[in-house]
Amino acid sequence: MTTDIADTDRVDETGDAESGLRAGQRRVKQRDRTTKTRDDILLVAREEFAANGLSGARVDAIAERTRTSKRMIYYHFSSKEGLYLAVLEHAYADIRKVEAELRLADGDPVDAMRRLIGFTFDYDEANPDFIRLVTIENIHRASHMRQSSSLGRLNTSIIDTIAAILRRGQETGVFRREVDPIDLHMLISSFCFFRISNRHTFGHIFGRDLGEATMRGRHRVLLQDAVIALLRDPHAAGTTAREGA
Amino acid sequence: MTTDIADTDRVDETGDAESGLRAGQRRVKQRDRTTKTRDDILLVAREEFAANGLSGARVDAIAERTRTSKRMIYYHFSSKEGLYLAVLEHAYADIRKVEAELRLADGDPVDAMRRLIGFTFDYDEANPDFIRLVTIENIHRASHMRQSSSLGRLNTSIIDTIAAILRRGQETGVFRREVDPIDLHMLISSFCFFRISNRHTFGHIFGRDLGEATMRGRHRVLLQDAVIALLRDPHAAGTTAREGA
DNA sequence: GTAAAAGTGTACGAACTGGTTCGTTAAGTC
DNA sequence: GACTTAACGAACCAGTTCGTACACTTTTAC
Repeated sequence: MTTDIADTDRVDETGDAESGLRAGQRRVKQRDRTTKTRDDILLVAREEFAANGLSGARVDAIAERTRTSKRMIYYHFSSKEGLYLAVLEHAYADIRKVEAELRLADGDPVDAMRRLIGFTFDYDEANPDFIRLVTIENIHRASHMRQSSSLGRLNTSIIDTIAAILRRGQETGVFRREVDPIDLHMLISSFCFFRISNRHTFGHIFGRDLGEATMRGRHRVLLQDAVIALLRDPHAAGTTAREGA
Repeated sequence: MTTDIADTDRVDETGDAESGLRAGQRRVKQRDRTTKTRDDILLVAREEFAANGLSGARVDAIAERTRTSKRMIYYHFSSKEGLYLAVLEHAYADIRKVEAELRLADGDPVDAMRRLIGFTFDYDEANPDFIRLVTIENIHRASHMRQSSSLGRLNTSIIDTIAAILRRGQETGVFRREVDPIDLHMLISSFCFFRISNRHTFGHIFGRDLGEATMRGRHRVLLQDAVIALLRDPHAAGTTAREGA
């Protein structure tokens, strides 16, 4: 069920030398058309799944909004779950690509860390559908994700970036605290993610519109400051006070 | 559709003086039985909804695991959504109750803040079903919550607690930074919530079992330290570095 | 040119699911 | 004891949903 995604630009791989150029061109054209059909379905499906969840999504509804028919969905993706998985893989492939393009190797470590946090914050803000898909997959205990080969654990580029910044900060002496990079990534992600994922309940209960621009800016800085303060903190880990509870 | 929850112990309210004692006792007994039936359904329903979401949950499945029948579900809760809403109200009522019981008025502000964070952390850890329900309600854009009168915005007891601790810390001089209490609550909640809600995807991608005890302890302290560091931070808000991105 | 393979549309069906109908039992009231 | 009302059970119904059978066209391969 591993669907090859995001290979729109990869034009040729099966040796075309044997056949004539014309045939090759035609083949490419056909392939492009197929890819377009698939991408079209994928795009609509992402919206539908993000909006309604796996069981809430309707295959007929997806088909209707597509330029093709339900038959094609099953032709290309075999089943509703197959389609869902393809959507999920697609979404993760995107964020991985963007994360890998982050270039924060040089410059002030504090500044680099702020930028990294800002990036995560902005990405989540700009991609609520991704947030929802991840949320939905968690409802299903990541069971589909586990079935996927493309969603293995090759996702560590952002962790490497964080680790590099931390190392540099420690060498410079600005970061006096040692923190596990994955833990830190979680601290950052959780806040960015939560703002989007829990926007509705949190907003309702506390009477706030988390989409508002001023709040967005304030929260962005808040997270940046919190992380930087943590990393700078002269107080050693957890030794400040013994907790009674 | 406002279902009276958590009134198991409230025994009498409709004037019983007119009827005999025996009749009254019998009535109470009957009421108790009804309450038990409702609570039984509610308990099973919470698990089912938490496990499968609103559309994923099956009314028949709930009925089967209950000591009563599907007929009773519709008798007591009118509809699937009615039941779902009752479950949600029940869950929120619980956390509100527990939050209201927090007594952190006196003692060292730093210590109080650590305890408060520890409390939130532990609550989320102990109540994954609550986390899942909130997640699910967010998938639905809090549309059910909005229909509920009992889920209005009277939920601020924890915010008051946070505000009180902050004030005291500022008076003492340990907290040099002014932070909006709701923002701070969000910062704390997000991390605690994320650890549970995104346990599966995050765990899979980074190859970590977030349920592990050592990690739990480490994360608990990490969050506490981060918040304290933020509040202590001598650097003024967001003035540390101008961000290019 | 022709055979195989890939792609596509329509219509349909089997299974499921939320919700109801009808009838029964038990409890409370006079 | 007659009557009213709440609590309950089993079977059932109508609408929906995923998935497919069948028939057809287009593309590719040689």
